[in-house]
Amino acid sequence: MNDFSAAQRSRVTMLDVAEHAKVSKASVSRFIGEDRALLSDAIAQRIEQSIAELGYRPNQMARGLKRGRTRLIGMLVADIRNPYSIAVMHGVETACRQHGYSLVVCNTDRDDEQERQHLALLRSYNIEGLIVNTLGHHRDELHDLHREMPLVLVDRKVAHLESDMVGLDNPAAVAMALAHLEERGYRDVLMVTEPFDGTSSRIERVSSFKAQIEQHPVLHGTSIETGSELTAQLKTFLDTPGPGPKALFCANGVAALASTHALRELKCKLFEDVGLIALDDLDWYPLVGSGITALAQPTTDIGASAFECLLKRLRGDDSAVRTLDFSAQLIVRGSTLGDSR
Amino acid sequence: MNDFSAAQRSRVTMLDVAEHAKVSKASVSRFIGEDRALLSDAIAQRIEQSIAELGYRPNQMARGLKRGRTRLIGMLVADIRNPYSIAVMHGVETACRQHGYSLVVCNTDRDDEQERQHLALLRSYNIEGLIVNTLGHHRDELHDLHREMPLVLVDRKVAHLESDMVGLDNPAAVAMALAHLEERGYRDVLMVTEPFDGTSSRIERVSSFKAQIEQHPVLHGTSIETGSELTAQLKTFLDTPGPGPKALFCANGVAALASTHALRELKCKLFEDVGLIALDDLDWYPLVGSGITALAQPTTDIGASAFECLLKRLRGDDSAVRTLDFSAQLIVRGSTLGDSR
DNA sequence: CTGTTAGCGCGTTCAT
DNA sequence: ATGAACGCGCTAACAG
Repeated sequence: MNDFSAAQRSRVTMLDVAEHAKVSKASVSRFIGEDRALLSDAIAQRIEQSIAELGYRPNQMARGLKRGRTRLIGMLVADIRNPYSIAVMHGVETACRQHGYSLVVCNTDRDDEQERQHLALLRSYNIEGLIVNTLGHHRDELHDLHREMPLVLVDRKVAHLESDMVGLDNPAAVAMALAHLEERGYRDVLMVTEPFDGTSSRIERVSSFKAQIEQHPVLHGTSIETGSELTAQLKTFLDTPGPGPKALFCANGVAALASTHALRELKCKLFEDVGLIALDDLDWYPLVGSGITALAQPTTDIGASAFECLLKRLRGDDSAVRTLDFSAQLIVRGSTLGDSR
Repeated sequence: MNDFSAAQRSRVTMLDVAEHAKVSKASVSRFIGEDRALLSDAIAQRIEQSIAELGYRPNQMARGLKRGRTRLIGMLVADIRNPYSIAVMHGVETACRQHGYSLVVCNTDRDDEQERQHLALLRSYNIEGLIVNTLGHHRDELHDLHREMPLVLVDRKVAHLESDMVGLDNPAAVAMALAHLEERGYRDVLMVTEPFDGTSSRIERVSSFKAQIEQHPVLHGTSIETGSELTAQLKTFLDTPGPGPKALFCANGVAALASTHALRELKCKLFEDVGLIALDDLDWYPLVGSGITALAQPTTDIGASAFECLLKRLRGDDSAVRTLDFSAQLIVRGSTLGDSR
């Protein structure tokens, strides 16, 4: 009854339709594909009828094999549990579907070996394009793949890989954050970032921070990484006298989560003892303390743009590689009331 | 240079390897597949060498076409931005990879039409099995699909669909929640759930709640749905005198988010004015007010089990359909300090 | 407009 | 133990 292990699933094929409609396979193929216009109404109708009656569905595997076009896009994600990645992925998937593509998502769990396996896998399924949101080690494999198909980097650069990129305008986002903090009267800013593992956006944010702090004479700035020492480091920061009111600047949602945790451990009053502004805008930001001020990323647009980059290349666009930088949007909440409190 | 639009990507094929190793395609095929044992060491080595030199990767499309086995599992997700779905999906994906399968994820955004499209799509790609975490309307299509391949339902039942199911033991979870609330001195419980859209787990939780409240003479219980009226309804609940201390019981993470939002709008002190226990355990629960008490679901296990159900069926298991109910785990935080406060 | 033919890359009988 | 030949389901020439 239930023998799914049998290799041959007996599905209705193009030949079945052709015979049922008393036409050739070619005609059915034409009906399925782009050249339906070439068919006489009489035949077209017979085919349509047969397809409906038999419940025929073209086999994409076979189509892909023949045409070299699978309508499949691959996406390599470093951490599928990161809300940012999910949001971007959602944008990508929506754009894909709108253009008749499907998305194969591969989560690497930040593991290089898994990245390698997934790359091989995606290749073996003849995907037409690749969206990369991982560290992009395995330079060679990526290069090889990039010879065969278009590739776009999301939220990170990969050295020596000439491809389109889409992400956030990090210097501008940092500038927005610092301007806001300064305006609200904060003077001593600590940037909290996840550890440097090579993620370019992380590096960009911290280096922008350091560079811009130099330009803001009234601001004092330092930076630390999340980890087991975080609570202790925050304590040091809070206990050390500085030039004025203190605030944290979390470089992404994960850092914001960790920092808030640590502040609670230190029994800080959120956010009277210390201000906080965080990149990304997660749904729980409004719920913590007096609410966390955010720099929201336009994740849907970022995802959609990533796909559109691929699509352009697939359609033959051969122009120079582009970098798309989106702007963050400031959403003020209670965590940066500062002086005006 | 960059002509990705060309249909034929010139990849190295089995024939290339065969010629390079001066053997027949059949031998290469045997080397790739299960019957490597049938090859002489000499030939096996020549083939291995050639494969490495040429960087050959078997084409999964072609393999799937021939054998009817694509090593692809499909997963239909109602809402990819729901943390529960993500967590389960992560469990599924991990299990898939461990067994050489890949996962094609289709997000329906709670839209029936998208569910239909995705079903057709997955079918056209010859997936071997399907994991369903949507409303499962389109009964007919699901039935058709279920004739062709094994299918497992996650966190929801679908009427008249005889298939394996894996999810939470909802009555037991509700019992844990009520026992905990009673023990902590709460007497007036309001269950908050997302609107009834047919999701069976939602219905189960509420009906279990109502049934069990009857058995707890000391507890008073009512239930409401999230929506634009939520804040007003909560206010009514809080303002109406009851048999004793009040607490909310949120049926999942989304309801917890909405409820906490509403409580803040009402200027409630979290959680002195009202207790709160929520199903699911999201990473921000500890950060809100005094921390939200949770009933965590073993999402990784649920995902892995879902895949293993499929695998068993794929391997020919023809026994009666099973229902796997996992147990929730109580994680006590500040939101249910109750009397002991 | 329509049918015939020849593969796409691979697995699987058959022989040998 | 190995190779030749056929076909999976479909598209793309080429004829007619």
